[in-house]
Amino acid sequence: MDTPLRGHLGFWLRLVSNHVSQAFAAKLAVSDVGVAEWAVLRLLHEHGALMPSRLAAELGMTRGAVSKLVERLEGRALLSRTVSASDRRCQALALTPAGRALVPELTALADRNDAEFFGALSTTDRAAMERVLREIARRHGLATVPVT
Amino acid sequence: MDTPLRGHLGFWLRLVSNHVSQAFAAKLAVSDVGVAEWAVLRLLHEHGALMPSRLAAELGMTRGAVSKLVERLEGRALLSRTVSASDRRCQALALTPAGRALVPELTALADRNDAEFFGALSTTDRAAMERVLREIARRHGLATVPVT
DNA sequence: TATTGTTATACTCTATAACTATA
DNA sequence: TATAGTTATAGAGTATAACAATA
Repeated sequence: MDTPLRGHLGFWLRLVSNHVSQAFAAKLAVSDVGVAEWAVLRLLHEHGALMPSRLAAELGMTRGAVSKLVERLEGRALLSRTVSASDRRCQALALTPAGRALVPELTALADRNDAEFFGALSTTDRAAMERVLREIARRHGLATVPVT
Repeated sequence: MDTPLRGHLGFWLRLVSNHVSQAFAAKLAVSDVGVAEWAVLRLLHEHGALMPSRLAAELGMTRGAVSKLVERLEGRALLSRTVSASDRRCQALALTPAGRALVPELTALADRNDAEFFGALSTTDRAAMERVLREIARRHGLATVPVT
């Protein structure tokens, strides 16, 4: 038994996933946004407001890494921080109007990227793929948003 | 229309692929081997002998990056270099006996990693997944071995 | 004493591009 | 002048761990 490189399903998964991700990263880069930054903006859009520590948990990153991410996004006025009145160690992060305006544009890029790679698949194949991937994610308890 | 983060197939692909790759990298790390190094060893196993520039093309890396990779593998006596007699700029890289002995062990790790994540799938699902991924790779001309 | 967020440092990986040797 | 391989430098991205402020 000598499984070649291309005999592993993991090989094909990584090959395709890397290219899909790189293509998406290239689209985001036009707007000077990184993948991790996209995830932050999108999470704030979906959750309303979050603490940095909560973001770190969602993203599977350290608080230190999130701190820099947030600093940059605040510098671009895409999100704002509000120190909690009840516990002044905590912050509430929320999208600014500029951030709220940007998210749909970035979401459109994600839609376009998905269409570019998966649009030619049959509805059946696309559904089967999503079902299988969700099943693996559930079985292995994969919960954090991938940002690499 | 507002596609959520988890509404993109690319999200699930990256989520699963990242975890599969990280799990494999962790297995390789026990033998102090990186993913890129694994790819080099495996390519030499499959092709017999290759020039560094050919490896760079296969891996989608620069010659400089490959140079360091090869230097490290040579330092561990897993591969050897032979300068070509006809053109002394060129080298032939080949596995040493130690390298040849290591490859099956690493291949077993790859087999085990695949089984860990995809073993529970039905034969049909596994085949469909591989077919779809190969189809996307072919359609987009994806040829280099992913090492990240 | 525990927790939130920040910061200083270091590490890994890779690209860019200048360099040597050979053709 | 062109090519194979090497090396010096720099950059991106993130972790580790010490730190300040607050509870």
